[in-house]
Amino acid sequence: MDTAAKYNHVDEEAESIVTRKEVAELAGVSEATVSRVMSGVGPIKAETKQRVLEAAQSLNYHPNAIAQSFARRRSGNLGVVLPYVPKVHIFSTYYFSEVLSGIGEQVKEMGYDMLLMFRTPGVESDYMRIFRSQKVDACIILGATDTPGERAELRTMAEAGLPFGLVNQHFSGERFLEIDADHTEGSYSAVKHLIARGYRRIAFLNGSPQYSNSGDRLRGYVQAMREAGLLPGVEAHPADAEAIPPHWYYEGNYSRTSGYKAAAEMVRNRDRIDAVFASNDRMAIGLMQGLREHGIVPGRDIAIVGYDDSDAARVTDPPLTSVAVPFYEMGRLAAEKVLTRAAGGSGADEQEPPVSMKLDTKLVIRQSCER
Amino acid sequence: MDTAAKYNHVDEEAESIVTRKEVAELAGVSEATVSRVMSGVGPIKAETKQRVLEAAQSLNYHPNAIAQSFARRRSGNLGVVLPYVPKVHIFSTYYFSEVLSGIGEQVKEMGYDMLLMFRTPGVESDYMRIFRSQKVDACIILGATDTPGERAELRTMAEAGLPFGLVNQHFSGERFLEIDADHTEGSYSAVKHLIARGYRRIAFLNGSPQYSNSGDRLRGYVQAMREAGLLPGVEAHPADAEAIPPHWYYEGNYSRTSGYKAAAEMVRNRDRIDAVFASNDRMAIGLMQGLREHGIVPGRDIAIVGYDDSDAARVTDPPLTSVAVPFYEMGRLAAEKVLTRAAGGSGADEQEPPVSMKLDTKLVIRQSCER
DNA sequence: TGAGATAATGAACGCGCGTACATAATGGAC
DNA sequence: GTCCATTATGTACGCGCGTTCATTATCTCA
Repeated sequence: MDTAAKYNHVDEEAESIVTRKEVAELAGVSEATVSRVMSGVGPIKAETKQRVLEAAQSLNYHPNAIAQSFARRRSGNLGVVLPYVPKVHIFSTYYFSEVLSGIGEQVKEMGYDMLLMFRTPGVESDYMRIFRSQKVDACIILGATDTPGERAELRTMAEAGLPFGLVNQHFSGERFLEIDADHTEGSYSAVKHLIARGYRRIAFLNGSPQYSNSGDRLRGYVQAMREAGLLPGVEAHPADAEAIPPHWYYEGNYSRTSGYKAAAEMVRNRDRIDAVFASNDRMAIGLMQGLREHGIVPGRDIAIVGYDDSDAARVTDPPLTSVAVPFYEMGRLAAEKVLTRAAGGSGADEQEPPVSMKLDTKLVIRQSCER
Repeated sequence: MDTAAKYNHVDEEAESIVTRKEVAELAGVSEATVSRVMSGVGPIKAETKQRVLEAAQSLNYHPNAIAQSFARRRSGNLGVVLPYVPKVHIFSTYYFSEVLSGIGEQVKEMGYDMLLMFRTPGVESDYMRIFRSQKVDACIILGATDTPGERAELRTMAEAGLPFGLVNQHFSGERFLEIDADHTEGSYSAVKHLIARGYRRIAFLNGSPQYSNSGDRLRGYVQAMREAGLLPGVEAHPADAEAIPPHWYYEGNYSRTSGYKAAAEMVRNRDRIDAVFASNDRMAIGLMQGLREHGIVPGRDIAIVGYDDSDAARVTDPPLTSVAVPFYEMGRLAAEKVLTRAAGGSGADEQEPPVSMKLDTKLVIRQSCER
């Protein structure tokens, strides 16, 4: 006997969970019929349907989503794995918020919900558990890094045919579902623009190297500089990184603070720099603030180009030339691909292999490099 | 017979779902014992525990989260209801992204996941369904508006004792769990500051009136103006809104565009305005752009104060004086309160009534109102 | 050594739903 | 009116787990 049911009957009245059984009784049909009416499956006499719907309404019946998920072995959730970055308000970064907006849009359109999961810092094998636990039907991983551990784990998942996708990064040599942007091309065009504007002594402020797009941007920068004869050719220094003299290469972690700090270093090489290409707008903005404090006025004394074309680029002083990345669209696309894949059967066979896409970027010219 | 199982046996090897039954067999114990080991319930002999864990590991067993939720009738999810604003990249707005960051932090700490749910535009009775469907144990509602329909629905939920909370808004006369900021005080101090700086002809650019905080800010503005004798006293015009002459009152919808448009209107009353208090930074920024295009330089020709102290306020030209709101903390607090409430039993009885809190804001002075 | 207490395990059931299969009602052709 | 093909509904089971209750192994203290 359920004693809780006895003594809590006040609650029972207020919010007791109505099940299809009660609806069936009230409507004078079987539970199966209620089920069919609610999910619109199979042929139902119009009058029966009507009775059931009325009964459901009058009892305020709503199918238990968990039980449904359980029975049909589909959660109806798209998992989005976010890196756990304590202290950083992750949604407030342009990249994440745009990607999430795109995912959110697509997810809603396809009738799913969006389950956000923050990675646990120390734990390595996190991804597989997400699928094994069945809380999501598919998942999108943001901010994965290219470490041996993560790479191995992703590969395991790919081999198991699990529907997952990566946004804004790619793992060379793997066949993952990746929606990336062409950051090499984007960086190339940014640096080309500076060169076309007459700048020659162009420094590069890159972000954390564990992200694939940092490497991409490095490649674009070096390529443009080499083509202009501003860096030694491939023969001399095959490796891109080594081709850059230290007074032109700086590294931050994509935070504004790191850009601010880079300014102090650049000041020491002031006479060898007349332009900077920064790997994202936040660093560019920090850099501009830092330079200004050293009496170097961005746009006048030094040209700056950012990356991402975030909202902030529009309101800085001077407005920041930047490279627009279709993050929103990338999120949308990733969600679509991965959910389609999830719906198309769990097996890896007779599935087309996951595609890897690279969307175009676009240079947006403003006043930060117009002297 | 399951033909799929026959022909997909490659997948079956790779990702067949391992259940506790198989673990039990391998470990030579009952399913109940496996269950107890996995969830750490009840006394277990160390050796047995060891055997079970090894078996689980070797089979790569992970309890099915959906089944767990189903059995223990708890989803482990905190629902976050977002307004559906097509075209607007909702995560990219400072308010939402900060609140979400705060919720995310707390949710992780308390071992929950975060289920994002976008409201369906036309549908009214959305909230109740969320609970009835059992997909979430508690929920936080963002961007609710004070319409009769929503108010009624929220009241129904409150009466049912459902654990939900509102962030950054309050419904006067109701006893909901609300985590708000003191926007009246924040606005009051912003306008006071302008007055202290010597400005007298202070216009107010408010946001959409269906949000409670729009009303709050209106109140703060009027109060400060009245105290300085810049608006007629309460005797003359009891209602706050009516006390303001039209050339001082403008209304946008919190978007940058609406701020930009307001600039055009203000220009017509140019000679009667020397400062503007805007209800958020986005509008303030749009306003600044618009004014500039009319040859009015913000900070020099006209003083501007924004609201939210978003990242953008730091990088505008001139940097924007603004009112800082602890959105992150509000999100964290709301999640904590609502989850605690959810864990404390489902009944409405013997629960302390939901609290309504108002956190402090803080004026951050920059150069946009220092002539 | 034995009895009672306690620790450890197993057996069995139900959570609410989807659905395969069995069955009953209905319709149409003759 | 009969027979078969649909259509409409009911019956029964299982999804994987938590959990209660019954049972058995182990320990404690006399």
